[in-house]
This record gives sequence, C-alpha cells and structure tokens, in this order.
Amino acid sequence: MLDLAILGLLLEQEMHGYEIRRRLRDELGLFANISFGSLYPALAKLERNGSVTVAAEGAAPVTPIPATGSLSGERAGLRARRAAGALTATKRSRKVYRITEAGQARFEQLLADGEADDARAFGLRLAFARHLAPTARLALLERRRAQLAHRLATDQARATGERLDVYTRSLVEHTTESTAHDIAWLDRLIDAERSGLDAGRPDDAALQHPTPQHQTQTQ
Amino acid sequence: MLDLAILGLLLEQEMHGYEIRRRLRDELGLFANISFGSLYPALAKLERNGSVTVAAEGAAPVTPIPATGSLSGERAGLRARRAAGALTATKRSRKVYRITEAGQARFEQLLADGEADDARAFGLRLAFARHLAPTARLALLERRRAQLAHRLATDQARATGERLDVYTRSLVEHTTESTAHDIAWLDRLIDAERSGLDAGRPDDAALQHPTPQHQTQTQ
DNA sequence: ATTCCGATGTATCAAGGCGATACATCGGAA
DNA sequence: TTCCGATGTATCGCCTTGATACATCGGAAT
Repeated sequence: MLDLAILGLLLEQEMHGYEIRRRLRDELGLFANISFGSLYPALAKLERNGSVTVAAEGAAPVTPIPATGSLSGERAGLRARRAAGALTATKRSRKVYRITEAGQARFEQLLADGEADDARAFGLRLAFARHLAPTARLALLERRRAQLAHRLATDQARATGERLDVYTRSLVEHTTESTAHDIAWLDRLIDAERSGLDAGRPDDAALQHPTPQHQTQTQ
Repeated sequence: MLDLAILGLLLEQEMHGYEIRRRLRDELGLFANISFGSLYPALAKLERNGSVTVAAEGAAPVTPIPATGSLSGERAGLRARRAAGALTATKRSRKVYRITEAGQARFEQLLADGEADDARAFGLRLAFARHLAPTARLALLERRRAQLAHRLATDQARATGERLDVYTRSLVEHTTESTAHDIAWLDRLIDAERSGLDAGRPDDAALQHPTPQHQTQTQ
C-alpha cells in the first residue's frame, strides 16, 4: 500500500525519503502524515527486493554509530565535537532513491491488482490512474462503486431498523449521506470515462467483449 | 481506542467477545469489522488491568453427554483443562465480560480525553456522546470542527495551487467537498447542542460565547 | 438418520502502519 | 553566540488487520 505510493512518486523523478513524505502530504493530500516508522522500513524493503536503488548523495556520514548500549549521549557531545572542530565535516546525509525496471513492474502490478480497495487504497490508485489503461481505469471506478453501493445498502438498513439515540442516529445518517455523495461522484467519473472510451475507441465501446486484438490506437 | 468501544458497549449490558463485534458492526456501523486480532487482545488487556471481569461461562442446561466410554465427551471447555487432562464436560466455552467500576472510570476518561480525534475516534465518541456532560459534548463537536476547518483550508490551498492531472484533481476536489459537507453537519449539531444548553441552563449558555453563531476560527 | 455446512465462539500470528523518540546538520532569528 | 526550527535518516513499541486454527452447535441436504 505504501509501496504503491512510493513507487508512483519515484516514477516521475528520483527523490529522498523526506521529500516523498512531503509530496504525499502537500500534493496528494493522501495521507496527511505518513509516519517515518512506515516510510523508512518500506524504502528499505523496496531496496532489498530490487524495486529501487540508492543514488547516494552528499557522501554518507561516516561517523560510525557507537552501537548504543546507552543512548545517554547528549547534545553536549555534539556541541563539544563541533566546537573542537572534530571533523565528520561531511555533507548532510541523504539517500536519493531511483526506481528500477523491476520497480516499475511492481508498481503496475500493485496498481492493477485491485484487492482491498478501502478509501485509502482507492484514493491512491485514482491518483495514479493516468498510468492505467482506460479499461482498467473504468474497472477500478466500478469496483469502488460496487463496494460503496453495498455499504450504502447496509447503512440504510441500520438507519431504519434500530432504535438509536440522537447522536448515534445523526452519525449513521450522515455516514449514509456521505456514501451517497461518494457514489454520485463516482458516477460522474464513470460517465466521463465511458465518454472517453466511446470517443477514442468506438469499436471497443460497442463491444461487450474486449477482443483487444485489433486496437488501432490514436494514442 | 478499541477499549472505548468495548467499555461503552459493556456499560449497557454484559456480553461476550463475539457479540461485541457483532454490535459494533450491526448497530454502530463504526468499524465494519473489528478484527479478532484486535478484539481479544484488547479484552485480555482490559481484564488484566481490572476494567472488566469475566463472569465465567459454560453454564446453560448441559446434558453432559453420556459418554460412549471414550474420551469423546470431554473435548469441551478450557484449554488448560485439556492440557491437564481433566474431564469436566462443560458447555461451549464462552467468556462473558462485565464492566467494573474501574472500567467505568476508564471509559469516562477515554471518552473525555479528546486527544487524537481522527474520523474513527470522533465517530466513536459521538456514538457515546450521551454519556458526556453537555459542555463536554459541545467541546467534542467544536474540537472536531476546528480540525476539519483546518484541513479544509490546506485542501483548498492544494486544489488551487498545484498543477494536477485530471484524476488527482477530481480526488482533491471531492475530498474538499466532503470535508465541507462534514463541517456543515457539525455546525447543525453544534447549533442544536447550543439550543439545548440555552434552554436547559441559560447561565452556562451566556458564559459560552458572546455570539450564538460560531465563526471559522481556524488559523 | 447421518453428514455436511455455515454461524457462533475463542485465540494466535505475521505484516504493516503509527506516534514518539533519537540522532544529525544547517540557516537564520534573538 | 546561542538557540531554535526545518530538514533528514532511523528505530522502537503499540495497535490493527487479515489469515488461520480450533471447537461447537443447529439446520439443510442427501
């Protein structure tokens, strides 16, 4: 899940961890704050399995870590070292990540494999929907719509059936409205998507069966 | 977080784990499916710290299985007993939990301590809002409103500033709309809450704010 | 009638996300 | 000068999730 976000960003340009987080927060808005406790392990894992490589930067900070038995080393230590002019005058440590071909393949697989489309995963996939084939894009939207429609049904059943106190009832009703709102939005997206399909490839649009053999694309 | 949900349900009546899950799913709708991997550890922890007690089970008219001479009748009950090889053919194993006074105190503390009001936590607190004092209830709503107002501001900035592709833009815009919708809902709840305060305790209402209308006090 | 199956019920495990914290460097404000 | 906040990498403990295992019960299909 986080892998998808990371690879999707690296697809456009290489960058380091901190910036991945910033982009996710400032541009996508998806996931206000990805925690570093998620981000760095994810990057390490992606590097391990060959999806990304490190194009090192700023020379690694050589200062070998004193293998913390006691972390009591305080800022005093830092200050003293700097004052003493102790070197390690290295650059800022920074690891710039670049996506590999294996990583691109992994990205496409994660993007298409539509399991578990919760709100987060769906939002993420939609944000990268431009990398999907038109039919896959449509499938994504319709899958999500089906899920929401199902949820709407159970929510409405709950709202009508139970005897709830004022606050719970208000919550349930508002949840139902929100879901309906989401569905309406998806319907607009689906319509737009279908129009695009009709315009671009009238043959495919007319056919229910894909038959992707003779796609004379105008791409 | 889950503790709050569990204690809140046990407040009304004692029940066992599976039913807690069912109630959360069917009645509250909050958290479609709380996983057992969350539920049982949480119950164990609550029992350990004295918030709940187990009103042991197995009971019910049993018909203790006229054993066919073999061990087949003693498969019942508790794993410890099985390990010990003891016999006692009890009923289905079922642990009914009951909230203690310490648990009630814990519930009230969790409900009031409004840290970290994400959508889940807020929904949960609202579902139990009837257990809050009117002023605390109002505070809960206003805290949530402030958070959403802040988010709306940053979302709008994002929507106007960046150059985004069609899908991302649609996502951002829809997110913004949804947040605005949520805020409008909260405003209705807040107004209703203030009316209640005014009617019930005009003194308190006078102390709240000079103006009956709240305004966007973000930033 | 017996067998099979789905609902009920408790429990654990691996994977992963999150918040807090540590460590480290730099530029600018006080 | 000193202190502070932004940038930057990394780890730890806690919690949630999804999958899985085990066990029992009532009813439907054979």
